Amino acid sequence: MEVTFTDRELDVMGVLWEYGPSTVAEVRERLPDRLAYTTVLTVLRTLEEKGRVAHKEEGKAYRYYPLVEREQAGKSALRRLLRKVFRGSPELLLTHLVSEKDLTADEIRRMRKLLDERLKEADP
Amino acid sequence: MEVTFTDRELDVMGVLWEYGPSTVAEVRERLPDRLAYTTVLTVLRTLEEKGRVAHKEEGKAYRYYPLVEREQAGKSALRRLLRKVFRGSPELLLTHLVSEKDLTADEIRRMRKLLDERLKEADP
DNA sequence: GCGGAATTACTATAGGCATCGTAGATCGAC
DNA sequence: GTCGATCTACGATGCCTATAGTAATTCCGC
Repeated sequence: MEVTFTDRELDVMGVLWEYGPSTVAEVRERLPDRLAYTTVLTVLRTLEEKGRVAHKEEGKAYRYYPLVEREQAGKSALRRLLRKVFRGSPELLLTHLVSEKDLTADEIRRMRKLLDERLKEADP
Repeated sequence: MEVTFTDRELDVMGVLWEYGPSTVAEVRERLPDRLAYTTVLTVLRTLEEKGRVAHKEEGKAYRYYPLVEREQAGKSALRRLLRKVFRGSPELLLTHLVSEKDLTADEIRRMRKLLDERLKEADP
């Protein structure tokens, strides 16, 4: 099952992933844009309707927590990007990734190491 | 300038990138879904309005060609994904990319080579 | 020149997204 | 118990997306 989000939903999920279960007010504070309180609430409610988050009561307020992990969202988004833009070629994608500005040599080295490890696993 | 596309627009752009300049009928044939002729036309017209494609007359029909290269779209989408889902960490993204099931050892080797070359460039 | 097939132009509709206001419920302080 | 602040519920709006129908135009074959 593909797990996708709209732009604003992704902002909200980002807060939950980063800071953990949060109330509406907390999410609102941590969002990049200054939205009305009810706007944030509405987004959370539609996310709940879609089964992406749930809430527990806490005093008179709700505390929302994610039902979808960042990993799942990441995999879904990546798959979609790979299929729709990069013709299903992970190499092509990587090419663009490393051509992005300021990747430090260190980062690249760590990424290479990551591939090495993966090779050893698959190819004993 | 960020270059983004809706789902259906991306399908259409994919055809133009893959097969080159095409008429409406050609795009329609090559799309994954069976859409009405006028639906495809509408998508192309809105893409043109947004400055993503242009057309030349050819007989009584129009031949549409992309004004945006796959590379630009790829970079934009990748940037967005990186920022919104992977906390700006290319390593985290790569981790997910390689954890996708169907990567062959060969592909991984080629990807590693790619990083090697990049390292040599940056770090003589 | 005319009829039919293909094409474009225009319009429309249903649904989703982003945003927010108002009304009503609830809790804590006094 | 009442008041004010905070919270949720509900509804509404404007815009965008996806899809397609109908009308008007154009070209080609006869």
